[in-house]
Amino acid sequence: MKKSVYKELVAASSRPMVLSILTGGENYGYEILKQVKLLSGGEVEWSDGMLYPVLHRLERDGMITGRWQLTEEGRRRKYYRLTDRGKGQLARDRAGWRAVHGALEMSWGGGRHV
Amino acid sequence: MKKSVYKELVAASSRPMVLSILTGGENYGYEILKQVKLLSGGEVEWSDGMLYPVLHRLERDGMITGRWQLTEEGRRRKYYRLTDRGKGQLARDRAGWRAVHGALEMSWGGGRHV
DNA sequence: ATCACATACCTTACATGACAAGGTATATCG
DNA sequence: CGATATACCTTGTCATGTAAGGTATGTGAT
Repeated sequence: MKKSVYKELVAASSRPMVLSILTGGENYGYEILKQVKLLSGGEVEWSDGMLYPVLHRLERDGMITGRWQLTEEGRRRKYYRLTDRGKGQLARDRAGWRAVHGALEMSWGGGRHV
Repeated sequence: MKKSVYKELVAASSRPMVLSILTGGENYGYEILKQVKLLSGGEVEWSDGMLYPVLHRLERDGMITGRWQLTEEGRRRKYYRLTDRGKGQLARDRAGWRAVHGALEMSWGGGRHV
């Protein structure tokens, strides 16, 4: 198992990551979990018990909208789409992330690269 | 006021940031607060009510050690120093951060730079 | 003297959010 | 028929930032 990513890091990245993935078009929970693993080269693995509440909060707050869809195989999926509000949130999250990332790189790079 | 950095981001960055700042030598809380602001170009500002508990936890967990010191002006300061354990934690935190950062850049860069 | 401000530390009540663990249900493959 | 993958959900527990409060000293202005 991996486990290099501590939970605070998951909490900090979940919203921007989900919103960002949805800029690529409609998507659903189970697939998002696999996307995250893919995007990180297998280094980041989310639990579903963490993702679904995230999706519900984002929908509650108007960042995304969901619709149920039945596949041909008979499975139900809830597809989510990014809203304009969600796009704004993503931009703010990205700015915040980069501010902190820059400070961190500064601190552990000693002012230069590492 | 700033407020571009949401609290989950603060939670994710506080430990690596503090440990990293302490690689530059002994330091104390109030000064660390100013360091963080400096390193981020003024974009990140921590509250002292958040930092002091972080320092206490890090000391409790053996990541840092503290000692009280009186300045010539008559102020008391608690100086902290990084331990070997803390160095190991910093290395793991940095690895985790970079894994997540890489995934985020991938997701919002669309596979390329931005 | 007194007031404001910076320095320097600390704590508590509250809300939030991941984790672990449990659950439901269907399709596929051996 | 059992195991695995797909696909969703919820609850109890613990950790952590925020807001707000506190104590105390030194300095500079009025």
